Amino acid sequence: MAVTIKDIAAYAGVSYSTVSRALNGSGAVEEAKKEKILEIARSMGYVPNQAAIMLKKSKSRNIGLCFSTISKSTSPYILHDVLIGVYGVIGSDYHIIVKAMDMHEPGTLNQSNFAGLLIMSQTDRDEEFVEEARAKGIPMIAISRRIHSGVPAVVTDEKGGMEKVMDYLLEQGHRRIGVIEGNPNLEATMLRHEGFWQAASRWGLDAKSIPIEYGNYRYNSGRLAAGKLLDAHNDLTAILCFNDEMAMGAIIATTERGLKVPEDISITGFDNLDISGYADIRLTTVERNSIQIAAEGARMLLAYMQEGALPKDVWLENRLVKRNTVSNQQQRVNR
Amino acid sequence: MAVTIKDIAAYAGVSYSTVSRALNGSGAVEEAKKEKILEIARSMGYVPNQAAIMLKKSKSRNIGLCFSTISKSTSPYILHDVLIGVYGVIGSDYHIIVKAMDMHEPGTLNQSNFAGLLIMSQTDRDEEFVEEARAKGIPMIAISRRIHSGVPAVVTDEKGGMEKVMDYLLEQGHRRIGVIEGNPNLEATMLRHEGFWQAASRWGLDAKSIPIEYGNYRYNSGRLAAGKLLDAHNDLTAILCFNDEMAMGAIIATTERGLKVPEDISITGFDNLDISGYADIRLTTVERNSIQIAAEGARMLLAYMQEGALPKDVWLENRLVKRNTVSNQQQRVNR
DNA sequence: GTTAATATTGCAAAGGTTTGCAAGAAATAA
DNA sequence: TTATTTCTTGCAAACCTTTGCAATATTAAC
Repeated sequence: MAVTIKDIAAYAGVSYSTVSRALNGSGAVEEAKKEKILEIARSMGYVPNQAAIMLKKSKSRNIGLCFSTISKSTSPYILHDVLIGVYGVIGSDYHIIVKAMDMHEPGTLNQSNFAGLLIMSQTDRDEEFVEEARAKGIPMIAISRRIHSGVPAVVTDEKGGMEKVMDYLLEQGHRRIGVIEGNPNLEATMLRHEGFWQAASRWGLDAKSIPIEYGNYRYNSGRLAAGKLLDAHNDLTAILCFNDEMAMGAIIATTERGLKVPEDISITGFDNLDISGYADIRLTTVERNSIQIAAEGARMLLAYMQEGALPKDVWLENRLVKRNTVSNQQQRVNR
Repeated sequence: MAVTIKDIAAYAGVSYSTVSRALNGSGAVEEAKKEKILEIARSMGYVPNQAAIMLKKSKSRNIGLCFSTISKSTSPYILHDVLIGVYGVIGSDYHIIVKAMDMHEPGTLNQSNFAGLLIMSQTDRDEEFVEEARAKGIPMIAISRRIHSGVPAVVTDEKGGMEKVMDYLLEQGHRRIGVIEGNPNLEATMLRHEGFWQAASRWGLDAKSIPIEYGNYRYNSGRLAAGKLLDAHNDLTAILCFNDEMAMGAIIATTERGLKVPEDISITGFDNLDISGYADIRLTTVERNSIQIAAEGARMLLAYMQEGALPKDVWLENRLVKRNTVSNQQQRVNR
């Protein structure tokens, strides 16, 4: 049905090996003949059979972009940004296969299927998958968190970022600060926890004086958690949220109670989703550029696949983005 | 390197054809032997070489999920929902390759590479891609809009949906309604335009009395457009937006100007993103369930690929979701 | 026990490509 | 002209499966 190099060879009156060499410039082919073959291939609408190439070279042109899950518990923003970042680097050299690790059937991973994997892991349940990939020798890069000692990673300074934003709140005079953390078992949560706690203890805050609620990093959970905090502690002047989505929820919970942001309650986030900077309530947050992280990971993977040398971890700073959801306590009386 | 059926055959003392038959239950194999072969395969960690299977069967296990673009102009919400919908149906039977049609290199499409395509087209620039796929005989389903007479589609009642929400505004007594449309060249925009216009003329509204601004379906454009509308027409009581994202922007633009939603200005959306129902400002909108659309499309594609019969178009209703961003004009004086 | 029918198995080809090897052609050197 | 080197080219094997066909083993029927 489809045009093969044999068809081209027959038409051009050469052997198919010559066609193959002409097509991908591997061996030497007489210039004129090469031109002619390329022209014929084009006019016949030849498309290389990827399956055959993969079989022969035992190399695929697929890159797996692996998320812990595709369900509602992954943030649409992050997913989108990661795709943008990866695409920007990979272009059309490879196909990008979006995989949900929680749906993986153990034992079905194959080197001939994936030239490399980009792992966007959120949970330790992904370990089995990662282990399988490692056993099969598939090049892997972890983006967003370290997952395994042998897997190069792009990591951002979660701890330092959170420290910066907590410091900022404290510098602005806030002392009664509520915290909305994310899923406690995630590494990102633990690092961010360490970060805010480090700042807090440096400023001499007492653990008991910091009320903490837990969300799941999604909008609605932030709204509920903020509600609980505000209802239980009417002396709070600020709420530090472990990500932007929950911070958005917290803003709503605050205004729902007739309180103003930032006049009555200051709120901070983490991620700097683009939507966080749009509204009139422009979130003070920590920039964690998912596009950049993903792009960096893709670059590393490409290098890894092509040169074979294990890339070194990449460490990205997180920048504090000061906007208008944090008030200065020195300049006003307590509520 | 990797384990092949020959290795299994050698170990089990049978021919590799027998192993093949045992493995995928095609021919008859003595029960005891079959068990043994499966056991050996498992213990040796056998993974079928997809490339070889694809080559032999000239059938791939990849489904292309094709967006017009992956850049910032695709909505993260929709992208996410579509992925969820497709995954729910496809599971792990196929790999899902996310493709950006604007990055496609013409002539590189191949039946052996894609078992089928799900087309989420937003612009006519995708036509070249679709035409190539059609010429190559790759099964395709269009989701979200009709793209080609020969391509079965899952379409929702854009026009009817917009008619419903415009009707609702008019029933509530609004007569000075501003409109924020999306990119004028998109089919969805035209259909939605027809819908609101049909309702408007049925109620005897004059074209000149309806100010229209154009956004690009993203948040920020809605904010800007609403700003223009409000600044230029201080008698507006409602703004009808062509999607939820722009409606969110419009809400912000409204509150930025010290106006309240819905007391001063009513606002409606289209899409019913899950985030639209979370805040205290819960958007009145039209439900357009992307998860459902994508799932339906995936089901059709599967049927198409397996049975070969061209599926019929699927038509989904769009439901008006009344929430709290529309006020009743009869109950209050004009602003 | 013989024949016929059926169940099980192996052989070999095929699918489209790449590539080592050897042969042939052309160019250079003597 | 002949010997040597360098380009070009074709042959054939290999990558791993699936599957039609023929061969063999097993069972059933008489």
